[in-house]
Amino acid sequence: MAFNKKEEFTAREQSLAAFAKALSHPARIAILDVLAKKNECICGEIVDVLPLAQSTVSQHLKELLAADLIKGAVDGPRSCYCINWKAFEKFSNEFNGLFNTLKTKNEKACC
Amino acid sequence: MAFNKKEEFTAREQSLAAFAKALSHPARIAILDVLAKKNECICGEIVDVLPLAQSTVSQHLKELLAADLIKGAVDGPRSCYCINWKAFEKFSNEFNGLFNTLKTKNEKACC
DNA sequence: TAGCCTTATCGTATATTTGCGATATAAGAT
DNA sequence: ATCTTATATCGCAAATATACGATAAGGCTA
Repeated sequence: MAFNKKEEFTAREQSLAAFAKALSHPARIAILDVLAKKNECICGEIVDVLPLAQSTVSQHLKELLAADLIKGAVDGPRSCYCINWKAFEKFSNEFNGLFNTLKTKNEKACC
Repeated sequence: MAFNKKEEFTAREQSLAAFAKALSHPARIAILDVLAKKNECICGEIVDVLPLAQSTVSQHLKELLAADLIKGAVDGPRSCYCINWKAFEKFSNEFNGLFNTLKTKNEKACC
């Protein structure tokens, strides 16, 4: 790609796409599952559960952080993560909005 | 990546991630919007609306097809696309399931 | 202080995605 | 038959993403 065209789309389109992108890898889905299951923040327990190296998991966590889907805090020698519920709810509502718009608009498929 | 590790995750994780991936580009969100807005199948009208070359749009359409989110049919000299409502609903429900699981499980954020 | 544990970051290799122009393909129009 | 129009595909370039090992950084523990 000669240049990145993503900026030429609307803010809403970019925002939805960014959220989807954060969820677009099974490892990141799995991480969110783990964080939801354990009712407290976790750190390297995630590494034990996933079939990935520690550095790779760290990178996935970084991406989820960047997408604002999780929050992180340093707890002594280890790091503690949890789901950013507020941001997550905002995003999931936005997503449901997309789904509903698409669904209610056109129920009679044409092809 | 020395090798692709995606297969080592559960089918559900892979399925959700694949759906998210299909939605992870603003152009593909925009395409779905266009298809929903027009109450009939469209083809190159999408090219007129998007800030991308024809060949690039064709590629995005191909990916949406591969993800089963849209259906395509040849209509004389042109192609006709529309949203695959059945598959879309299945996916969006699956996604809502994920959201709800994550949301109801843990409302008290820890960090 | 020295060693240990946990996590983040760096460097690197490879795979995938994004994007475009050029070219093929296929059907209708002249 | 040829031309036009609409799409798909090919080939290529550049950007991102994925993954890992090695290393750094930061805080306990002895």
